[in-house]
Amino acid sequence: MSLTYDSQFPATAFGLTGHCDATEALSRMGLRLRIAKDEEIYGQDEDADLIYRVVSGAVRTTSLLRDGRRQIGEFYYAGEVFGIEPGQSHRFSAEALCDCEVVAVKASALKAAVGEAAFDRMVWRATSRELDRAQEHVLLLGRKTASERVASFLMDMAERGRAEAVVLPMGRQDMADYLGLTIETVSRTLTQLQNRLVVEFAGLRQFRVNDLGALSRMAA
Amino acid sequence: MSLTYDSQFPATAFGLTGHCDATEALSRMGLRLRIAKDEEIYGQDEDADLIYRVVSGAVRTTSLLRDGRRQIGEFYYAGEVFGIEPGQSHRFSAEALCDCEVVAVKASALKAAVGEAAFDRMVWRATSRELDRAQEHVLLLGRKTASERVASFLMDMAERGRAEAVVLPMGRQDMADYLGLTIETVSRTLTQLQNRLVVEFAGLRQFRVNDLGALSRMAA
DNA sequence: CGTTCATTTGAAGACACTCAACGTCTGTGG
DNA sequence: CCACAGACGTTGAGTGTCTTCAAATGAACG
Repeated sequence: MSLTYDSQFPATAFGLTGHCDATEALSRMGLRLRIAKDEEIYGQDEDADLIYRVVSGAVRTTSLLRDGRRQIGEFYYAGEVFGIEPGQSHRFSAEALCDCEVVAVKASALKAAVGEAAFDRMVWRATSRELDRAQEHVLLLGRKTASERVASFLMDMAERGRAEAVVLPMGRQDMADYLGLTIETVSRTLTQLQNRLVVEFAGLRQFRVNDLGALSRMAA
Repeated sequence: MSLTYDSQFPATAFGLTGHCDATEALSRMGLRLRIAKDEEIYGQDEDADLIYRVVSGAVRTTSLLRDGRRQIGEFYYAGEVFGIEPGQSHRFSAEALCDCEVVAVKASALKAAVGEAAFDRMVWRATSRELDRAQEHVLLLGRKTASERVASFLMDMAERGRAEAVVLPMGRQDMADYLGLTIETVSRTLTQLQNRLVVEFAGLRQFRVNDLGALSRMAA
């Protein structure tokens, strides 16, 4: 039996269910979809009439420059809501980071079901977190060095689960596109962190933090 | 008579007033404050009980790393609302970009005055724009080169006013801290853009776009 | 009209990127 | 179960872009 991403972060962990009536209703009412790794959930500029929630696995939102350069906006993990947009259409596209399950429901249907107040609360919560993360991301991309970015990222991942070993649901390329680096720089930085005994990898996608203080200090 | 930032972008331009009852009420009810250049309006981690609107001049929000590296989150111009936070406290600090006037009102007072619905609408509008900009900012910082960043920035500024000449309310250091670059790189890039006749500066803070197509293409 | 601050320019260096080769993991079919 | 293929990740060498440090120039203000 191998440790997978899902076994580590079930949707019910972290108290993410039950906080919000509308979120619960979303999971109950929503259509359950199985999405294969790298399959698109919605595209950039498509109409944003559906609201999604990750049941298992993880999702990324991405934005492309005309010449193909890619930036990942955020990762979404089990229990999290995504796809809510302030505007009419999706500003990013969303794809499955690994094989995963999501539930989707029409915004209008959800609103009708739980009432405007509960619906608005959910939208507000989701948007707030979105903004929070985006602003933190701006600081990371604007002013942190490569090692600081990678360290920050590992800290975030480690904080998500209190587990001994943290499992990364994404590959190196996704990390790079999230951190505004190349895959080679990410790889080299991870190697350094291991050599300095700050973290320890068991396989490509599983690591343990050996020196939380050092990692935290490196995150700047 | 010299062209100043304020004469170019009065608060009533762009239809920014009247769109929203609560925004209008904010300006009517709010305490009018005069803020000197570089003076702090609120600090990072302070309680966010006031909501602000720029009357004249411009404002920046900034975030600092422990060692002093600075990232500017956003610039706010005449007519725009700022200081609304999803959480309890301010995630960034806010300072006057130049001598400016703002109005400030207690969130609770504004809510009582205009009703919850109108208040929520305003909060939602402000937060949406905030998120939009932050996501665009992430793409810029994560994947654009120095010239692309500067070109993007000048495009944004040019789009704000249809005026012949665009006036920048901020200095080079603020541009650099917004774009995730150094002041020297910004300066060199601006010089290049002038040499290629894409833009033309008249003084340090006033420019005209000569070749909008080229500028747009450079913005990536 | 000089002082001060902001911006520009120059030269040298560092950090991250590119290109290329090598290693390792995973899944598939023999 | 092993061999193989293909994808993914690591490592190395060289390059380029942006930064750093330093000096000169230019603008703003009393």
